[in-house]
Amino acid sequence: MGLTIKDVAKEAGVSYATVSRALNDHPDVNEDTRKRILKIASEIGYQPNVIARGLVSQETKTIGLLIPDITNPFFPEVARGVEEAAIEAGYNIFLCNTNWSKEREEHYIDALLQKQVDGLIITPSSENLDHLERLLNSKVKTVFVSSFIKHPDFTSIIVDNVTGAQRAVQHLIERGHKKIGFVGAGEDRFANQERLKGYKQALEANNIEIRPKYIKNQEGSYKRKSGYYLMKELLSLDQYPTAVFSYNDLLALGAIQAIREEGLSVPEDVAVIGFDDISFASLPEIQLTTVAQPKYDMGQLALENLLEQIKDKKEKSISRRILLDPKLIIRKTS
Amino acid sequence: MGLTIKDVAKEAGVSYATVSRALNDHPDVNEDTRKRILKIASEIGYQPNVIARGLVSQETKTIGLLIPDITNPFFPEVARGVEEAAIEAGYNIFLCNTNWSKEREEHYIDALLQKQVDGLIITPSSENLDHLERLLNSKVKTVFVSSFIKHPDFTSIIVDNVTGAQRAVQHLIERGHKKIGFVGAGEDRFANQERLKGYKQALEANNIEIRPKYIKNQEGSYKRKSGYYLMKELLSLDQYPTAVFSYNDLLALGAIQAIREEGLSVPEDVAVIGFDDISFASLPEIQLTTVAQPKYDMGQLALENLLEQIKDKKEKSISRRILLDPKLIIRKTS
DNA sequence: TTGAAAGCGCTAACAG
DNA sequence: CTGTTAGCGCTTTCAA
Repeated sequence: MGLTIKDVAKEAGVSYATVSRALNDHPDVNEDTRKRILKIASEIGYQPNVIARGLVSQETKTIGLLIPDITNPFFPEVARGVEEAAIEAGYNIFLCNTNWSKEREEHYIDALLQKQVDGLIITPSSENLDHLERLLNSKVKTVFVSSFIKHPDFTSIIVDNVTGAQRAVQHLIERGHKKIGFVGAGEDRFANQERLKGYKQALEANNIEIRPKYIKNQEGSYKRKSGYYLMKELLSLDQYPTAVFSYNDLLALGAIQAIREEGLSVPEDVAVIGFDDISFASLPEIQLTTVAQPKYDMGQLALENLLEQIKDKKEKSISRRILLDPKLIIRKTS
Repeated sequence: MGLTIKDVAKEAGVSYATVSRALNDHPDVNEDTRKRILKIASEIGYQPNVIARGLVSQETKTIGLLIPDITNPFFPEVARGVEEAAIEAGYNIFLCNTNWSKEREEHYIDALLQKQVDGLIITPSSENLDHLERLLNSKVKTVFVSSFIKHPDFTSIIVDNVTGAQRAVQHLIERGHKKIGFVGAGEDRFANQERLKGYKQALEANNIEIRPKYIKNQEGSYKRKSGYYLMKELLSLDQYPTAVFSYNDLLALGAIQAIREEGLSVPEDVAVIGFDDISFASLPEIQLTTVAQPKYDMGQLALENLLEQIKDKKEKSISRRILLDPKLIIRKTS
């Protein structure tokens, strides 16, 4: 295809090994020849073939980012964080939407391993990691984002879901609410369990009875629609809740729609709190009260941590659990 | 690192060329040995090293996607379109946010060329392509999305911006508006020019005077804030417009905010139309009238077209301009 | 300080 | 049908 190191060598009248040294700032190469080589290389427009280099050095300066769906406004910000940190370190990232599907996840992991990525950042679609055995067996460094894995070899970057939920519910209680619902996502999902735990703890701490009827979960759906339907169910109860804490902002938006459709108003009749603080939660028309996750930082930390592991050539890295602090942002829906 | 073709060969008691053949479904290899090799390969957990393969075959099954900012809700959908088409064809994509910066764009192009991507899909940050000479000189197949390039060697996937704008403005006129403003983005941006052209054509077709005062552009900003400020300027005019057509939905949202802050209401006092139909334009709280772009399809088409070019090993491909039809979606802001 | 040569993992002639 | 060998573009010993 393009020009190779040999073309530069021929032009410069040196062996191609010398060119390689010059290009890689190798110490023992005459300063003059280095300069000459560099000059020639740029003149003829030589660009190194990183693929070939990677074959030798056994690293590709490439990492894979597996997320469920970049269309969900939570993920673009995480991706930005990952990318900014990556560009600084000279890495490129493969974007892989797993579509909340195990098959896709598996497919991508195989593809990325075959492409010799130096590491992986993943938000798995499920807590169950059986389908990822190939990854777990390989020695490819991996960090989990927004999901905690019991596996001893991997580190996770997560927000303190329990605390976040507690703060949200505590706030609702301070506003005088006693009948507080939970609009959740998949029960098997770690974050959902944690947020539910925080919800319960806040109620208990205030001696408010936990009513199972007020807790709704919709398997594997994180979209507005399910918030809508779950809220409809809640509203059909004799004594419907006067406030709900929901798993994420999208669900919260769906809940709000359901509430308004019933002729009720937010927050007067029913208060709503979300989780994530996606960009449009702050729109004047929305003004959603929510628990903010430091999305960008999570991405950045994930990459930095991954890089650390990659540099530490050790076989196994120490599992870490990096807990970030969530922040309650009070707006107009509570 | 991992297992190689040689490990499989040793285990199977054949030469490693035979293994290569078996793995690549080469016709002349005994059916029994193939089966045996495949079995052994999977048993010992062999995964091919695609990097090495690429060195030989001169293709990496990898393409680069350069977009300004995945955080802007227009792009995730395009990216999904690209990715779905890519996964089907066995390609992986490098996500690169250029941050609307020429330097980043240049940086990424170099990095991707060095990583030997088979092709590039790009939404350039500017119509001026001087900084991309390295790309234009290389023979790497490229398709432009959402931006039209005069260069004869490249194909572009774009929505018919002129028609889209005409439809929007025509709709406003039919609603009885005569004083219609334009809230634009960078004047040097192709899409902005086209949408402005459509705006003017619609006014002319209806014998409505084009007033330069009603046309506002904010260099290089596509965010809510600039829509807000531009609208404020428009509202400070003696005879402010009773309707505005804005470059995109984000700008439109900012405009709406400005209008409401002045104590005016939408659409009664001032109607607003956006462009793109980003996901939250349809939220019940927003209900933005807008010109929808087939974002997902654009991404998909871009990749399919790129693949075609890659397959046609020809040096230069015929430049094509694929024009998609925009759709006016009338909601509550007009 | 430089060159020659081996080899990273794989594919593709070329023989046999 | 299978093995041998060269070579993709590069880095890295080992000698000189």
